[in-house]
Amino acid sequence: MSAQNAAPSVGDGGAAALQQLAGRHATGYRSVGVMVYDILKDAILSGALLPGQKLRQETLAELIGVSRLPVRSALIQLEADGLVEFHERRGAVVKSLSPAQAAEVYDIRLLLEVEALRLTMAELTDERVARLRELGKAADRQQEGADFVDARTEFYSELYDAANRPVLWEMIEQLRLKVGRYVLGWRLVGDAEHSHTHEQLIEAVASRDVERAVGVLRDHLVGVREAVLELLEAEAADAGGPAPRVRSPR
Amino acid sequence: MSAQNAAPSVGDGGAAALQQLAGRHATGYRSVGVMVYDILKDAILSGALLPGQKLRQETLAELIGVSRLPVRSALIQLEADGLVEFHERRGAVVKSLSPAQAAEVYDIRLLLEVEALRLTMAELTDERVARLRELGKAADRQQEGADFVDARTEFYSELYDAANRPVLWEMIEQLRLKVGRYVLGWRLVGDAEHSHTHEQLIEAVASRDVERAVGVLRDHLVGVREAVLELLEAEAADAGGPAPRVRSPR
DNA sequence: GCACCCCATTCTGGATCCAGAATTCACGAA
DNA sequence: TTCGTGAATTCTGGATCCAGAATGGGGTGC
Repeated sequence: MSAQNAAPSVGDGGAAALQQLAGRHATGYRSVGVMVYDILKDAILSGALLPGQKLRQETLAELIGVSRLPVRSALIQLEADGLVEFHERRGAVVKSLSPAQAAEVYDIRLLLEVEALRLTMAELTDERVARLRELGKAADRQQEGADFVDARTEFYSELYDAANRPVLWEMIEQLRLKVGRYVLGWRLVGDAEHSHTHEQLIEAVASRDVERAVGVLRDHLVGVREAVLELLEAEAADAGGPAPRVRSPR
Repeated sequence: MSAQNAAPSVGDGGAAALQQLAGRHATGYRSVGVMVYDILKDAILSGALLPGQKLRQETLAELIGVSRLPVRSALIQLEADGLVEFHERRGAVVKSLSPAQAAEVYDIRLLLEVEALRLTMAELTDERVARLRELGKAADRQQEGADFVDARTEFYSELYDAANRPVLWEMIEQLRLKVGRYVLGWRLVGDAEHSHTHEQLIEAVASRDVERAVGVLRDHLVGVREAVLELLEAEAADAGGPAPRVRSPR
């Protein structure tokens, strides 16, 4: 909690929140580069760094307390993840997702996750179901920032891991990352009706009812898709408002 | 170009071929980093750098004629592309694909490309078909190294571009990249029977016959999948031979 | 003779320094 | 008053330098 935490506005660029994240990640890292990567990823997913935000290497380096080099490494990785965007000789900004792109992400996820779920359910064991119940409950407890995304990632990782399709999971994970920041926004404004999705999904899975499980997953994804699109279009509507556009900051 | 082009064996690490590639990419680049990225990508796709090959930054930097820093940037990007693999504090190696992973890639491509093709054919114009004929012919002319992959990438880019699904295309492109190096190997050993795939696909597309086009695409992907798997399993069989393995840690 | 341990070498990862390009601010002219 | 031009500042991208870890070789002990 730094002193100038009073106004986590656009102007401060999420500096205070970023320093907090830096503190939480400070310990036990093999290399500084991956630490910075994790910090920045969390910052974007948690909303501390908003889409369109300019990411000046010098500033980030100072806030985290490292040199510019690992920051550059992390930014390059994040670019590959689709979370930031490089403008040649003009620096990096947090990538924003258009409604159309978000829609695409969910369409593709539908294809891939249904496939993964079917494959998973052919290889499911009782122990895995038990672990899923645990992770599902743990995920429902996590409500803040990047932990929310991480917990759910763990859940789905365990679920789809039964399919033993690492490449498929990698693709799904990439797609989930792209919309991670917006799902968080959806959770904040959304009602709790979707919170039972995990339970429904787990029960369908546990009872080995493939079609029902696929149905729950499909409904869930379609529902989130709608909510995220609504959020994105609302955000696009009041451009110039609290949502910082790609326009000139400074 | 270089004098010691005599023995492009595994021992030389593709140094001569890499220097050639460096020469071809030398001109007109905005930044050194992306140049190095292109060079290394081409080197891996063309087979100048073989899976399992150690990628020492100093050596690569000297061969290309730049400092180690842009090499590092390029390697990080290539890691995100799934073409190289970092071993913490032990450097990078060209990533090798297991038969199972290759099979996965083709399974996912089948899902995504069929979807992309369907979407494309709903939005197809005559001009695009004409351009596809051109690109198809151009692709069939390219037979060497990374150009082979690039030309086909251009073709499929034009094809799926009609669908106007950038994220979907990005995913497909990623998957194609992962198997690019092996497809090349398949082409080298494979017969020419598949060379008519482009024509068949274009004709089906031109006649607006969705199901036939999907059928051609599906057959093509399944066929290539089989061939690549055969190649990979043969390669895995003579491990310890010319193909350097990933070596046990420690 | 073989195996284990220690030391030297090498290479990665990080920090600091430098050059080129872009943005911004200021000044002047229309 | 406003627009255009030019210079200064700032920031990215690249090069060089340094520290720490891993590997390989050599020596020694069993």
